[in-house]
Amino acid sequence: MEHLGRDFFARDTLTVARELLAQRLVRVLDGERLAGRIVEVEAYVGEEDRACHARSGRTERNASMYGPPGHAYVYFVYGMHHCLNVVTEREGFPAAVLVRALEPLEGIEAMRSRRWPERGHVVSVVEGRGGRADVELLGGPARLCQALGIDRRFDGVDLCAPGAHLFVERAAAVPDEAVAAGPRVGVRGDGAALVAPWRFYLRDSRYVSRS
DNA sequence: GGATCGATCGGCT
DNA sequence: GCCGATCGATCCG
Repeated sequence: MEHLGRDFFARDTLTVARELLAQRLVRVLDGERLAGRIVEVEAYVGEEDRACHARSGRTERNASMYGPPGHAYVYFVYGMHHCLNVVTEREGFPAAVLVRALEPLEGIEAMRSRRWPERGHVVSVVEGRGGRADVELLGGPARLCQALGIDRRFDGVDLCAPGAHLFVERAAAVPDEAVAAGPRVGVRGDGAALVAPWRFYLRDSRYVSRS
């Protein structure tokens, strides 16, 4: 399978976000492939975007967003969660796409045991039986990072490098009718960028983090 | 199903 | 000090 290369990411962030939908995010962990289909993303674009981490300029934390496209920007929030972004546009311009949800495809048992070390092996969608539903496995930016073993060590890592342990594989594109857009999750305020429909998701996927 | 709240800590106003 | 691109538990209806 073809890995998405630098040219894919070195474009307008909204375009990259839209086109990342349906592509396959792959993490190689302990020699095993963990993978999911990207079903939900959000674009964060430049210092003028008041929801973007670069809104107050460059800092040590957001430095990766100012770096070259095709690299990861991984940050730590709420004292316990990590979130994964893919850096876009040209070096020097801070922009990225947040990966918000995946449909589980490969390495599901390994991902389950990372998310639920106690009873992760119990596969059940029935409430009260100790099992967890697959929609909870990768449905959320922090959830998918936990399942894939992604933390700050991946901040700044090149997803386009040969032998990368985290990358995106090309899959068949989806038609525009399959894509929905709306305001970004957790973004509040009345600025133009704050209400912009920069969240993209597959309309019919049951794996998006919120319907 | 929806609202609310606690956890937990790094970053920056 | 304050708050966050979140999650999961709990309470209510």
